[in-house]
Amino acid sequence: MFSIGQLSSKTGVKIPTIRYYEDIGIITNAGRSAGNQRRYDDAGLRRLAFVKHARDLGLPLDAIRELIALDHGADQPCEDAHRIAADHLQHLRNRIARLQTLERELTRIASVHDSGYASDCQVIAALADHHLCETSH
Amino acid sequence: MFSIGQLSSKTGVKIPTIRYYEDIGIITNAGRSAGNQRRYDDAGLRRLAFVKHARDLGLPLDAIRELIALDHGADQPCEDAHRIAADHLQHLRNRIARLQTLERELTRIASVHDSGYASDCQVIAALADHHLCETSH
DNA sequence: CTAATGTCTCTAGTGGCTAGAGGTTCAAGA
DNA sequence: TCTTGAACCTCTAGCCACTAGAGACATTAG
Repeated sequence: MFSIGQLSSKTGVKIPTIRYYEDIGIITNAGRSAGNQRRYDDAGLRRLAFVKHARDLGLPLDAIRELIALDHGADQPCEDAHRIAADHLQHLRNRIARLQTLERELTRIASVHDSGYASDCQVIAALADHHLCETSH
Repeated sequence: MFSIGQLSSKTGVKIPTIRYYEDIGIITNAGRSAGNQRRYDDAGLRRLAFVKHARDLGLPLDAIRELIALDHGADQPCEDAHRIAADHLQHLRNRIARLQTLERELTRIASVHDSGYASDCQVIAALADHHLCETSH
């Protein structure tokens, strides 16, 4: 049995975040000490570690909730888990692609400055005017 | 002179968002009709278009606020604007790199399913256990 | 037993909007 | 001129995933 602080340092999840997860039902309500402080065991640790890892991978809490529910008895847990992971992967790839477009655009905008223009601020002008963009976004 | 709805369709910024921008001082308070409805001119349009474009590029509103202030009289507006753009570009590149790490990891996790394992759910196991990861994140 | 540290609950704030309620104004057609 | 219906107004509350802070109580090392 360990305290919330110990759980926090074992998992790397901050204390207020652990309490928040309990509030919204992502982790189960912890047992309490005689003085009303939360006490955790290995099962609590494993569950929080699962949540942490999934969050680090960028999964939203709702998806994590689903995965936890699957783990506790669904017909095709693995099918569904795979679907959730694949969905998230798709989101991730879209986001990366979009960010790369912006990166190219912003690189171009930022480089105007270095290329010797002096009169007006080309950086601000480029930010102001979408028509100066080479790609759509 | 045009209404908020017209401004919205010209710029692609939704009406509640325009009002929100006015609230927080990103755009200046609009003039009003006799019946208290907002009325805009070309200057208002240009300013909102600037904000929109910068938001599309992912700049946070605070950075946009700074850029607007620069445009209205700083000593070295272009230097500062360039710094803001370059900072943002750095953020963007970090985020892309991080997302790419996650993408690789998640691809690996999702592919376990396809590779013929059947007994336990390897997808859930991989999500649960950080030690199964090949890279740190 | 004391002092320091840890933990408790509760409220409110973050960014960047979005949704909805309930009321007012505008512009076009009869 | 009147009426209708769309557009507009303000205000409050909600979204996600936390984070910060206040003021009080619990635990633990010495």
